[in-house]
Amino acid sequence: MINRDKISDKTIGRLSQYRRFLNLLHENKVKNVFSYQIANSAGVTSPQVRRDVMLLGYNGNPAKGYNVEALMECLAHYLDTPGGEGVVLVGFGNLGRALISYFSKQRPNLSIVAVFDNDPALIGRVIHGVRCCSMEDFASVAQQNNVRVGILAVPADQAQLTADLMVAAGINGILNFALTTLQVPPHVYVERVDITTSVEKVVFFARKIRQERTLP
Amino acid sequence: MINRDKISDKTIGRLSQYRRFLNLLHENKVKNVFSYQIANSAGVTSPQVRRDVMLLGYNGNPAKGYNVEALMECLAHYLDTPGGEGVVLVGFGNLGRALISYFSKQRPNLSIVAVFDNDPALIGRVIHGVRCCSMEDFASVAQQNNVRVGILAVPADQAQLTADLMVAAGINGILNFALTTLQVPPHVYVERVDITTSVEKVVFFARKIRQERTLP
DNA sequence: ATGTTATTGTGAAAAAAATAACAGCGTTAA
DNA sequence: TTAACGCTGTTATTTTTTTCACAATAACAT
Ligand SMILES: NC(=O)c1ccc[n+]([C@@H]2O[C@H](COP(=O)([O-])OP(=O)(O)OC[C@H]3O[C@@H](n4cnc5c(N)ncnc54)[C@H](O)[C@@H]3O)[C@@H](O)[C@H]2O)c1
Ligand SMILES: NC(=O)c1ccc[n+]([C@@H]2O[C@H](COP(=O)([O-])OP(=O)(O)OC[C@H]3O[C@@H](n4cnc5c(N)ncnc54)[C@H](O)[C@@H]3O)[C@@H](O)[C@H]2O)c1
Repeated sequence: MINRDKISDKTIGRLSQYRRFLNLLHENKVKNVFSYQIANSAGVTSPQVRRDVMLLGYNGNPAKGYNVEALMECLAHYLDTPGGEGVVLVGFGNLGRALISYFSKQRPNLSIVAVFDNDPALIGRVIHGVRCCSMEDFASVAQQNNVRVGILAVPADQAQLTADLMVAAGINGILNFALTTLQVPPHVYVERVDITTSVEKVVFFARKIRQERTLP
Repeated sequence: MINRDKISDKTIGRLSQYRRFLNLLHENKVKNVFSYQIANSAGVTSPQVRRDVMLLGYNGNPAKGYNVEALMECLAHYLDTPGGEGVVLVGFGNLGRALISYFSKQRPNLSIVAVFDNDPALIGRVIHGVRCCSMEDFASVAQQNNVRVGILAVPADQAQLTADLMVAAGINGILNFALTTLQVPPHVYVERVDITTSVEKVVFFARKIRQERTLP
Protein backbone atom coordinates (compact mmCIF):
# COMPACT_ATOMS: atom_id res chain seq x y z
CA MET A 1 0.00 0.00 0.00
CA ILE A 2 2.61 2.52 1.01
CA ASN A 3 5.65 2.75 -1.14
CA ARG A 4 8.19 4.31 1.12
CA ASP A 5 10.95 3.75 -1.39
CA LYS A 6 9.90 6.44 -3.78
CA ILE A 7 9.54 9.18 -1.24
CA SER A 8 11.87 12.13 -1.38
CA ASP A 9 13.53 14.26 1.17
CA LYS A 10 11.41 17.22 0.21
CA THR A 11 8.15 15.36 0.47
CA ILE A 12 8.91 14.28 4.01
CA GLY A 13 9.67 17.88 4.91
CA ARG A 14 6.31 18.98 3.57
CA LEU A 15 4.39 16.19 5.27
CA SER A 16 5.93 17.26 8.54
CA GLN A 17 4.72 20.79 7.90
CA TYR A 18 1.22 19.74 6.99
CA ARG A 19 1.05 17.90 10.24
CA ARG A 20 1.70 21.02 12.24
CA PHE A 21 -1.31 22.68 10.66
CA LEU A 22 -3.44 19.61 11.25
CA ASN A 23 -2.49 19.66 14.92
CA LEU A 24 -3.70 23.22 15.11
CA LEU A 25 -6.98 22.36 13.41
CA HIS A 26 -7.47 19.41 15.69
CA GLU A 27 -6.96 21.53 18.77
CA ASN A 28 -9.65 23.83 17.43
CA LYS A 29 -11.99 20.88 16.87
CA VAL A 30 -12.03 21.34 13.08
CA LYS A 31 -13.15 18.07 11.52
CA ASN A 32 -12.31 18.49 7.83
CA VAL A 33 -9.89 20.37 5.68
CA PHE A 34 -9.34 20.95 1.95
CA SER A 35 -6.07 20.57 0.16
CA TYR A 36 -5.89 24.27 -0.63
CA GLN A 37 -6.15 25.13 3.04
CA ILE A 38 -3.27 22.89 3.93
CA ALA A 39 -1.38 24.27 0.96
CA ASN A 40 -1.96 27.78 2.18
CA SER A 41 -0.71 27.03 5.63
CA ALA A 42 2.50 25.54 4.32
CA GLY A 43 3.14 27.96 1.49
CA VAL A 44 2.79 25.40 -1.31
CA THR A 45 0.21 24.69 -4.01
CA SER A 46 -2.83 22.50 -3.61
CA PRO A 47 -1.88 19.92 -6.26
CA GLN A 48 1.34 19.53 -4.34
CA VAL A 49 -0.57 18.72 -1.19
CA ARG A 50 -2.86 16.24 -2.94
CA ARG A 51 0.10 14.60 -4.53
CA ASP A 52 1.89 14.28 -1.21
CA VAL A 53 -1.17 12.93 0.54
CA MET A 54 -1.62 10.44 -2.27
CA LEU A 55 1.73 8.90 -1.37
CA LEU A 56 0.41 8.15 2.09
CA GLY A 57 -2.34 6.05 0.59
CA TYR A 58 -4.93 8.17 2.35
CA ASN A 59 -8.10 9.11 0.51
CA GLY A 60 -10.10 12.26 1.04
CA ASN A 61 -13.67 13.03 0.17
CA PRO A 62 -14.50 15.23 -2.83
CA ALA A 63 -17.12 17.13 -0.91
CA LYS A 64 -15.64 17.34 2.57
CA GLY A 65 -11.96 17.26 1.86
CA TYR A 66 -9.70 15.35 4.21
CA ASN A 67 -10.72 14.17 7.63
CA VAL A 68 -8.36 15.88 10.02
CA GLU A 69 -8.05 13.08 12.53
CA ALA A 70 -7.71 10.33 9.96
CA LEU A 71 -5.04 12.23 8.06
CA MET A 72 -3.15 12.97 11.24
CA GLU A 73 -3.20 9.34 12.16
CA CYS A 74 -2.02 8.37 8.74
CA LEU A 75 0.84 10.86 8.95
CA ALA A 76 1.80 9.64 12.38
CA HIS A 77 1.77 6.08 11.15
CA TYR A 78 3.97 7.10 8.30
CA LEU A 79 6.41 9.50 9.91
CA ASP A 80 6.66 8.44 13.50
CA THR A 81 8.41 5.57 15.12
CA PRO A 82 5.94 3.46 17.07
CA GLY A 83 6.59 4.05 20.75
CA GLY A 84 8.37 7.31 20.07
CA GLU A 85 11.93 8.04 19.05
CA GLY A 86 14.54 9.01 21.60
CA VAL A 87 17.15 11.46 20.45
CA VAL A 88 20.49 12.33 22.00
CA LEU A 89 22.17 15.71 21.90
CA VAL A 90 25.90 16.27 22.00
CA GLY A 91 27.06 19.75 22.98
CA PHE A 92 25.69 21.50 26.03
CA GLY A 93 26.70 24.96 24.86
CA ASN A 94 24.57 27.93 23.89
CA LEU A 95 22.84 26.16 21.07
CA GLY A 96 22.50 22.88 22.94
CA ARG A 97 20.70 24.56 25.82
CA ALA A 98 18.38 26.42 23.45
CA LEU A 99 17.54 23.14 21.76
CA ILE A 100 16.77 21.42 25.04
CA SER A 101 14.37 24.18 25.93
CA TYR A 102 12.84 23.96 22.47
CA PHE A 103 12.30 20.21 22.54
CA SER A 104 10.89 20.29 26.02
CA LYS A 105 7.99 22.28 24.54
CA GLN A 106 7.36 19.85 21.68
CA ARG A 107 5.07 16.87 21.58
CA PRO A 108 6.56 13.92 23.38
CA ASN A 109 6.89 11.68 20.35
CA LEU A 110 10.25 13.31 19.84
CA SER A 111 12.21 13.74 23.00
CA ILE A 112 15.78 14.29 24.00
CA VAL A 113 16.67 11.36 26.21
CA ALA A 114 20.21 12.38 27.04
CA VAL A 115 22.69 15.22 26.59
CA PHE A 116 26.46 14.88 26.46
CA ASP A 117 29.41 17.20 26.71
CA ASN A 118 33.12 16.78 27.29
CA ASP A 119 33.55 19.81 29.54
CA PRO A 120 33.87 18.48 33.13
CA ALA A 121 32.38 21.72 34.44
CA LEU A 122 29.12 21.02 32.65
CA ILE A 123 28.66 17.36 33.50
CA GLY A 124 25.91 16.80 36.02
CA ARG A 125 24.08 20.02 35.28
CA VAL A 126 20.35 19.76 34.70
CA ILE A 127 18.20 21.83 32.35
CA HIS A 128 14.51 21.20 31.77
CA GLY A 129 14.82 17.89 33.51
CA VAL A 130 17.65 16.69 31.28
CA ARG A 131 21.01 16.00 32.88
CA CYS A 132 24.29 16.51 31.05
CA CYS A 133 26.37 13.31 30.89
CA SER A 134 30.00 12.65 30.18
CA MET A 135 31.02 11.62 26.68
CA GLU A 136 32.50 8.50 28.19
CA ASP A 137 28.99 7.24 28.83
CA PHE A 138 27.83 7.97 25.30
CA ALA A 139 27.91 4.52 23.77
CA SER A 140 26.40 2.77 26.74
CA VAL A 141 23.58 5.29 27.24
CA ALA A 142 22.80 5.38 23.53
CA GLN A 143 22.68 1.63 23.28
CA GLN A 144 20.70 1.15 26.47
CA ASN A 145 18.02 3.53 25.25
CA ASN A 146 18.16 2.17 21.74
CA VAL A 147 18.90 5.60 20.37
CA ARG A 148 19.20 5.94 16.61
CA VAL A 149 19.23 9.69 16.07
CA GLY A 150 21.69 12.26 17.36
CA ILE A 151 21.89 16.03 17.28
CA LEU A 152 25.36 17.47 16.89
CA ALA A 153 25.95 20.87 18.49
CA VAL A 154 29.69 20.94 19.15
CA PRO A 155 32.30 23.25 17.60
CA ALA A 156 33.17 22.52 13.98
CA ASP A 157 36.59 21.09 14.74
CA GLN A 158 35.06 18.49 17.04
CA ALA A 159 32.18 17.54 14.78
CA GLN A 160 33.75 14.76 12.74
CA LEU A 161 35.22 13.15 15.82
CA THR A 162 31.88 13.25 17.57
CA ALA A 163 30.04 11.95 14.53
CA ASP A 164 32.43 8.99 14.41
CA LEU A 165 31.59 8.22 18.02
CA MET A 166 27.90 8.43 17.24
CA VAL A 167 28.17 6.12 14.29
CA ALA A 168 30.21 3.65 16.31
CA ALA A 169 27.47 3.66 18.94
CA GLY A 170 24.92 2.58 16.35
CA ILE A 171 23.35 5.91 15.46
CA ASN A 172 22.21 6.21 11.87
CA GLY A 173 20.69 9.65 11.68
CA ILE A 174 22.45 12.90 12.53
CA LEU A 175 21.20 16.47 12.61
CA ASN A 176 24.37 18.49 12.22
CA PHE A 177 24.55 22.12 13.36
CA ALA A 178 28.32 22.40 13.04
CA LEU A 179 29.84 24.10 10.04
CA THR A 180 31.29 20.94 8.53
CA THR A 181 30.34 18.37 5.96
CA LEU A 182 30.53 15.12 7.84
CA GLN A 183 32.05 12.00 6.34
CA VAL A 184 29.83 9.12 7.34
CA PRO A 185 29.13 5.61 6.03
CA PRO A 186 26.23 5.25 3.60
CA HIS A 187 23.91 3.83 6.22
CA VAL A 188 23.90 7.10 8.12
CA TYR A 189 21.60 9.91 7.07
CA VAL A 190 22.85 13.41 7.78
CA GLU A 191 20.77 16.55 7.71
CA ARG A 192 22.56 19.81 8.04
CA VAL A 193 21.32 23.08 9.46
CA ASP A 194 23.54 25.88 8.27
CA ILE A 195 22.50 29.20 9.64
CA THR A 196 25.26 31.23 8.03
CA THR A 197 24.19 29.97 4.64
CA SER A 198 20.56 30.70 5.45
CA VAL A 199 21.40 34.26 6.41
CA GLU A 200 23.50 34.73 3.32
CA LYS A 201 20.61 33.55 1.19
CA VAL A 202 18.28 36.02 2.83
CA VAL A 203 20.80 38.82 2.41
CA PHE A 204 21.28 37.97 -1.25
CA PHE A 205 17.62 37.78 -2.19
CA ALA A 206 16.65 40.77 -0.10
CA ARG A 207 19.27 42.79 -1.95
CA LYS A 208 18.19 41.39 -5.28
CA ILE A 209 14.59 42.34 -4.65
CA ARG A 210 15.70 45.80 -3.60
CA GLN A 211 17.70 46.31 -6.76
CA GLU A 212 14.89 45.11 -8.97
CA ARG A 213 12.50 47.53 -7.33
CA THR A 214 14.69 50.60 -7.58
CA LEU A 215 15.82 50.36 -11.20
CA PRO A 216 13.41 48.66 -13.57
CA MET B 1 28.32 39.52 -17.58
CA ILE B 2 26.59 38.18 -14.50
CA ASN B 3 23.00 37.20 -14.94
CA ARG B 4 21.65 37.38 -11.43
CA ASP B 5 18.11 36.79 -12.66
CA LYS B 6 18.55 33.15 -13.44
CA ILE B 7 20.11 32.15 -10.17
CA SER B 8 18.23 29.84 -7.89
CA ASP B 9 17.83 29.58 -4.21
CA LYS B 10 19.78 26.36 -4.15
CA THR B 11 22.69 27.72 -6.08
CA ILE B 12 23.11 30.58 -3.64
CA GLY B 13 23.13 28.11 -0.80
CA ARG B 14 25.89 26.12 -2.43
CA LEU B 15 27.96 29.17 -3.28
CA SER B 16 27.81 30.16 0.35
CA GLN B 17 29.09 26.72 1.29
CA TYR B 18 31.91 26.76 -1.23
CA ARG B 19 33.01 30.01 0.26
CA ARG B 20 33.43 28.50 3.68
CA PHE B 21 35.88 25.97 2.28
CA LEU B 22 37.72 28.66 0.34
CA ASN B 23 38.13 30.67 3.53
CA LEU B 24 39.72 27.66 5.11
CA LEU B 25 42.07 27.14 2.19
CA HIS B 26 42.99 30.79 2.20
CA GLU B 27 43.85 30.70 5.88
CA ASN B 28 46.14 27.79 5.11
CA LYS B 29 47.77 29.73 2.28
CA VAL B 30 46.54 27.35 -0.39
CA LYS B 31 46.63 29.13 -3.74
CA ASN B 32 44.62 26.92 -6.04
CA VAL B 33 41.79 24.43 -5.83
CA PHE B 34 40.06 22.00 -8.19
CA SER B 35 36.35 21.68 -8.61
CA TYR B 36 36.32 18.18 -7.20
CA GLN B 37 37.96 19.39 -4.01
CA ILE B 38 35.33 22.04 -3.49
CA ALA B 39 32.69 19.48 -4.37
CA ASN B 40 34.05 17.12 -1.78
CA SER B 41 34.02 19.72 0.93
CA ALA B 42 30.41 20.60 0.26
CA GLY B 43 29.08 17.12 -0.41
CA VAL B 44 28.13 17.77 -4.04
CA THR B 45 29.50 16.66 -7.41
CA SER B 46 32.24 18.41 -9.34
CA PRO B 47 30.13 19.25 -12.41
CA GLN B 48 27.76 20.93 -10.01
CA VAL B 49 30.56 23.08 -8.69
CA ARG B 50 31.80 23.98 -12.16
CA ARG B 51 28.31 24.87 -13.22
CA ASP B 52 27.77 27.06 -10.18
CA VAL B 53 31.10 28.81 -10.65
CA MET B 54 30.25 29.35 -14.29
CA LEU B 55 27.28 31.46 -13.23
CA LEU B 56 29.62 33.80 -11.44
CA GLY B 57 31.41 34.48 -14.69
CA TYR B 58 34.67 33.37 -13.15
CA ASN B 59 37.07 31.25 -15.18
CA GLY B 60 39.47 28.68 -13.80
CA ASN B 61 42.56 27.23 -15.32
CA PRO B 62 42.54 23.69 -16.73
CA ALA B 63 45.89 22.89 -15.19
CA LYS B 64 45.75 24.72 -11.86
CA GLY B 65 42.05 24.77 -11.17
CA TYR B 66 40.56 27.86 -9.57
CA ASN B 67 42.58 30.57 -7.94
CA VAL B 68 41.42 30.66 -4.35
CA GLU B 69 41.71 34.38 -3.81
CA ALA B 70 40.19 35.33 -7.12
CA LEU B 71 37.25 33.01 -6.63
CA MET B 72 36.70 34.27 -3.10
CA GLU B 73 36.68 37.80 -4.35
CA CYS B 74 34.26 36.90 -7.07
CA LEU B 75 31.97 35.22 -4.56
CA ALA B 76 32.16 38.17 -2.21
CA HIS B 77 31.34 40.51 -5.05
CA TYR B 78 28.40 38.37 -5.93
CA LEU B 79 27.00 37.45 -2.52
CA ASP B 80 27.92 40.28 -0.23
CA THR B 81 26.57 43.74 0.16
CA PRO B 82 29.35 46.30 -0.31
CA GLY B 83 30.12 47.78 3.08
CA GLY B 84 28.58 44.82 4.89
CA GLU B 85 25.01 44.07 5.79
CA GLY B 86 23.62 44.84 9.22
CA VAL B 87 21.05 42.43 10.55
CA VAL B 88 18.60 42.84 13.40
CA LEU B 89 17.37 40.12 15.69
CA VAL B 90 14.00 40.09 17.42
CA GLY B 91 13.63 37.79 20.41
CA PHE B 92 16.18 37.74 23.20
CA GLY B 93 15.19 34.29 24.44
CA ASN B 94 17.13 31.04 24.47
CA LEU B 95 17.53 30.90 20.75
CA GLY B 96 18.19 34.61 20.37
CA ARG B 97 21.07 34.49 22.82
CA ALA B 98 22.56 31.45 21.13
CA LEU B 99 22.39 33.26 17.81
CA ILE B 100 24.10 36.34 19.17
CA SER B 101 26.95 34.22 20.45
CA TYR B 102 27.10 32.44 17.11
CA PHE B 103 27.23 35.60 15.03
CA SER B 104 29.80 37.20 17.25
CA LYS B 105 32.16 34.46 16.10
CA GLN B 106 31.47 34.96 12.40
CA ARG B 107 33.22 37.19 9.94
CA PRO B 108 32.16 40.80 10.30
CA ASN B 109 30.56 41.13 6.89
CA LEU B 110 27.43 39.83 8.55
CA SER B 111 26.79 41.31 11.94
CA ILE B 112 23.90 41.73 14.29
CA VAL B 113 23.56 45.45 14.79
CA ALA B 114 20.69 45.40 17.25
CA VAL B 115 18.52 43.03 19.27
CA PHE B 116 14.94 43.64 20.35
CA ASP B 117 12.53 42.14 22.80
CA ASN B 118 9.25 43.17 24.36
CA ASP B 119 9.97 41.84 27.82
CA PRO B 120 10.83 44.86 30.02
CA ALA B 121 13.02 42.65 32.20
CA LEU B 122 15.34 41.96 29.27
CA ILE B 123 15.67 45.46 27.87
CA GLY B 124 19.06 46.97 28.53
CA ARG B 125 20.84 43.64 29.01
CA VAL B 126 24.06 43.20 27.09
CA ILE B 127 25.44 39.97 25.58
CA HIS B 128 28.58 39.81 23.46
CA GLY B 129 28.57 43.54 23.20
CA VAL B 130 25.02 43.70 21.85
CA ARG B 131 22.41 45.49 23.93
CA CYS B 132 18.76 44.45 23.96
CA CYS B 133 16.45 47.29 22.91
CA SER B 134 12.74 47.86 23.31
CA MET B 135 10.46 46.98 20.43
CA GLU B 136 9.30 50.59 20.49
CA ASP B 137 12.62 51.63 19.06
CA PHE B 138 12.52 49.04 16.32
CA ALA B 139 11.52 51.17 13.35
CA SER B 140 13.81 54.04 14.19
CA VAL B 141 16.87 51.88 14.87
CA ALA B 142 16.28 49.77 11.77
CA GLN B 143 15.90 52.79 9.58
CA GLN B 144 18.83 54.68 11.08
CA ASN B 145 21.12 51.73 10.43
CA ASN B 146 19.60 51.07 7.04
CA VAL B 147 18.80 47.51 8.05
CA ARG B 148 17.20 45.30 5.43
CA VAL B 149 17.37 41.86 6.97
CA GLY B 150 15.82 40.61 10.20
CA ILE B 151 16.01 37.40 12.18
CA LEU B 152 12.80 36.34 13.87
CA ALA B 153 13.18 34.36 17.11
CA VAL B 154 9.96 35.04 18.99
CA PRO B 155 7.22 32.54 19.92
CA ALA B 156 5.07 31.35 17.03
CA ASP B 157 2.00 33.32 18.10
CA GLN B 158 3.96 36.57 17.98
CA ALA B 159 5.74 35.89 14.71
CA GLN B 160 3.26 37.34 12.22
CA LEU B 161 2.81 40.46 14.31
CA THR B 162 6.55 40.94 14.53
CA ALA B 163 7.03 40.26 10.83
CA ASP B 164 4.47 42.94 10.04
CA LEU B 165 6.44 45.39 12.14
CA MET B 166 9.62 44.44 10.33
CA VAL B 167 8.07 44.87 6.92
CA ALA B 168 6.63 48.24 7.93
CA ALA B 169 10.12 49.32 8.99
CA GLY B 170 11.46 48.61 5.50
CA ILE B 171 12.92 45.15 5.99
CA ASN B 172 12.73 42.91 2.96
CA GLY B 173 14.44 39.73 4.08
CA ILE B 174 13.47 37.61 7.07
CA LEU B 175 15.03 34.52 8.56
CA ASN B 176 12.17 32.93 10.44
CA PHE B 177 12.79 30.47 13.27
CA ALA B 178 9.22 30.48 14.50
CA LEU B 179 6.90 27.62 13.60
CA THR B 180 4.68 29.68 11.33
CA THR B 181 4.38 30.37 7.64
CA LEU B 182 4.54 34.14 7.47
CA GLN B 183 2.27 36.15 5.24
CA VAL B 184 4.37 38.88 3.70
CA PRO B 185 4.18 41.09 0.62
CA PRO B 186 5.97 39.81 -2.49
CA HIS B 187 8.88 42.17 -2.04
CA VAL B 188 9.92 40.37 1.14
CA TYR B 189 11.98 37.20 0.98
CA VAL B 190 11.45 34.74 3.80
CA GLU B 191 13.69 31.83 4.65
CA ARG B 192 12.49 29.45 7.25
CA VAL B 193 14.49 27.29 9.60
CA ASP B 194 12.30 24.54 10.93
CA ILE B 195 14.10 22.32 13.35
CA THR B 196 11.18 20.08 14.15
CA THR B 197 10.82 19.25 10.49
CA SER B 198 14.56 18.68 10.20
CA VAL B 199 14.51 16.25 13.10
CA GLU B 200 11.49 14.46 11.72
CA LYS B 201 13.29 14.04 8.43
CA VAL B 202 16.29 12.54 10.15
CA VAL B 203 14.10 10.23 12.20
CA PHE B 204 12.24 9.08 9.11
CA PHE B 205 15.27 8.36 6.97
CA ALA B 206 17.24 6.83 9.81
CA ARG B 207 14.37 4.44 10.38
CA LYS B 208 14.02 3.76 6.69
CA ILE B 209 17.69 2.89 6.38
CA ARG B 210 17.41 0.64 9.40
CA GLN B 211 14.46 -1.22 7.94
CA GLU B 212 16.16 -1.66 4.61
CA ARG B 213 19.21 -3.12 6.28
CA THR B 214 17.41 -5.59 8.49
CA LEU B 215 15.04 -7.11 5.96
CA PRO B 216 16.22 -6.89 2.38
C1' DA C 1 59.03 22.22 -29.79
C1' DT C 2 55.96 18.71 -28.60
C1' DG C 3 53.51 15.11 -26.39
C1' DT C 4 51.14 13.95 -22.15
C1' DT C 5 48.16 14.72 -18.52
C1' DA C 6 44.40 16.26 -15.82
C1' DT C 7 41.13 19.65 -15.51
C1' DT C 8 37.96 23.18 -17.09
C1' DG C 9 33.69 24.92 -19.61
C1' DT C 10 29.55 23.80 -21.47
C1' DG C 11 25.91 21.78 -24.61
C1' DA C 12 23.15 17.74 -24.45
C1' DA C 13 20.76 14.21 -21.82
C1' DA C 14 18.61 12.57 -17.85
C1' DA C 15 16.33 12.87 -13.62
C1' DA C 16 13.56 15.06 -10.37
C1' DA C 17 10.12 18.18 -9.00
C1' DA C 18 6.31 21.05 -9.62
C1' DT C 19 2.26 22.36 -12.06
C1' DA C 20 -1.69 21.90 -14.90
C1' DA C 21 -5.67 19.63 -16.37
C1' DC C 22 -9.59 17.20 -15.97
C1' DA C 23 -12.52 12.99 -15.25
C1' DG C 24 -15.03 11.16 -11.44
C1' DC C 25 -17.46 11.62 -7.36
C1' DG C 26 -19.74 12.75 -2.73
C1' DT C 27 -22.78 16.19 -1.08
C1' DT C 28 -26.33 19.31 -1.02
C1' DA C 29 -30.42 21.56 -2.38
C1' DA C 30 -34.10 22.01 -5.43
C1' DT D 1 -34.52 12.08 -8.04
C1' DT D 2 -31.61 14.65 -10.13
C1' DA D 3 -28.76 18.50 -11.39
C1' DA D 4 -25.21 21.60 -9.94
C1' DC D 5 -21.16 22.29 -7.45
C1' DG D 6 -16.53 22.11 -5.98
C1' DC D 7 -13.30 19.07 -4.54
C1' DT D 8 -10.23 14.90 -4.95
C1' DG D 9 -7.15 11.58 -7.40
C1' DT D 10 -4.24 10.97 -10.97
C1' DT D 11 -2.21 11.31 -15.41
C1' DA D 12 0.16 14.31 -18.58
C1' DT D 13 2.99 18.29 -19.22
C1' DT D 14 6.22 21.60 -18.10
C1' DT D 15 9.88 23.40 -15.62
C1' DT D 16 13.84 23.04 -12.94
C1' DT D 17 17.87 20.82 -11.46
C1' DT D 18 21.47 17.62 -11.87
C1' DT D 19 24.53 14.70 -14.25
C1' DC D 20 27.04 13.20 -18.23
C1' DA D 21 30.37 13.55 -21.68
C1' DC D 22 33.82 15.46 -24.19
C1' DA D 23 36.29 19.11 -26.87
C1' DA D 24 39.39 22.72 -25.60
C1' DT D 25 43.34 23.95 -23.05
C1' DA D 26 47.13 25.37 -19.73
C1' DA D 27 51.11 23.45 -17.57
C1' DC D 28 54.92 20.65 -17.48
C1' DA D 29 58.29 17.16 -18.60
C1' DT D 30 61.02 15.71 -22.18
N1 LIG E 1 24.79 29.22 18.77
C1 LIG E 1 24.05 29.14 17.67
O1 LIG E 1 23.02 29.78 17.53
C2 LIG E 1 24.45 28.23 16.57
C3 LIG E 1 23.69 28.22 15.43
C4 LIG E 1 24.01 27.36 14.40
C5 LIG E 1 25.08 26.54 14.52
N2 LIG E 1 25.84 26.56 15.61
C6 LIG E 1 26.95 25.64 15.69
O2 LIG E 1 26.66 24.72 16.71
C7 LIG E 1 27.85 24.37 17.38
C8 LIG E 1 27.73 24.73 18.85
O3 LIG E 1 27.45 26.11 18.99
P1 LIG E 1 27.36 26.79 20.41
O4 LIG E 1 27.04 28.19 20.19
O5 LIG E 1 26.48 26.01 21.30
O6 LIG E 1 28.87 26.65 20.91
P2 LIG E 1 29.39 26.57 22.40
O7 LIG E 1 30.84 26.78 22.36
O8 LIG E 1 28.54 27.41 23.25
O9 LIG E 1 29.08 25.06 22.81
C9 LIG E 1 29.80 23.96 22.36
C10 LIG E 1 29.74 22.89 23.43
O10 LIG E 1 30.31 21.68 22.90
C11 LIG E 1 31.13 21.11 23.91
N3 LIG E 1 32.15 20.29 23.26
C12 LIG E 1 33.28 20.68 22.65
N4 LIG E 1 33.96 19.64 22.16
C13 LIG E 1 33.25 18.54 22.48
C14 LIG E 1 33.44 17.16 22.24
N5 LIG E 1 34.49 16.71 21.54
N6 LIG E 1 32.52 16.31 22.72
C15 LIG E 1 31.45 16.76 23.40
N7 LIG E 1 31.21 18.06 23.65
C16 LIG E 1 32.10 18.94 23.20
C17 LIG E 1 31.71 22.27 24.65
O11 LIG E 1 32.10 21.88 25.94
C18 LIG E 1 30.53 23.24 24.67
O12 LIG E 1 29.71 23.05 25.79
C19 LIG E 1 28.97 25.11 16.69
O13 LIG E 1 29.52 24.26 15.71
C20 LIG E 1 28.26 26.26 16.04
O14 LIG E 1 28.93 26.71 14.89
C21 LIG E 1 25.54 27.38 16.66
N1 LIG F 1 15.22 27.32 21.25
C1 LIG F 1 15.49 26.75 20.09
O1 LIG F 1 16.48 26.00 19.97
C2 LIG F 1 14.65 26.97 18.91
C3 LIG F 1 14.96 26.30 17.75
C4 LIG F 1 14.20 26.53 16.61
C5 LIG F 1 13.16 27.40 16.68
N2 LIG F 1 12.84 28.02 17.81
C6 LIG F 1 11.75 28.97 17.78
O2 LIG F 1 12.28 30.25 17.99
C7 LIG F 1 11.39 31.02 18.76
C8 LIG F 1 12.06 31.48 20.01
O3 LIG F 1 12.51 30.37 20.76
P1 LIG F 1 13.17 30.53 22.18
O4 LIG F 1 13.53 29.16 22.63
O5 LIG F 1 14.21 31.57 22.14
O6 LIG F 1 11.93 31.03 23.03
P2 LIG F 1 11.97 31.95 24.33
O7 LIG F 1 10.62 31.90 24.94
O8 LIG F 1 13.15 31.59 25.15
O9 LIG F 1 12.25 33.41 23.78
C9 LIG F 1 11.30 34.16 23.09
C10 LIG F 1 11.63 35.62 23.33
O10 LIG F 1 10.79 36.43 22.50
C11 LIG F 1 10.33 37.53 23.29
N3 LIG F 1 9.06 38.01 22.71
C12 LIG F 1 7.83 37.46 22.86
N4 LIG F 1 6.93 38.16 22.17
C13 LIG F 1 7.59 39.18 21.59
C14 LIG F 1 7.18 40.25 20.76
N5 LIG F 1 5.91 40.40 20.36
N6 LIG F 1 8.12 41.13 20.34
C15 LIG F 1 9.40 40.97 20.73
N7 LIG F 1 9.85 39.99 21.51
C16 LIG F 1 8.94 39.10 21.94
C17 LIG F 1 10.18 36.99 24.67
O11 LIG F 1 10.24 38.04 25.62
C18 LIG F 1 11.38 36.05 24.77
O12 LIG F 1 12.51 36.71 25.25
C19 LIG F 1 10.19 30.16 18.99
O13 LIG F 1 9.24 30.42 18.00
C20 LIG F 1 10.73 28.77 18.85
O14 LIG F 1 9.75 27.88 18.44
C21 LIG F 1 13.58 27.84 18.93
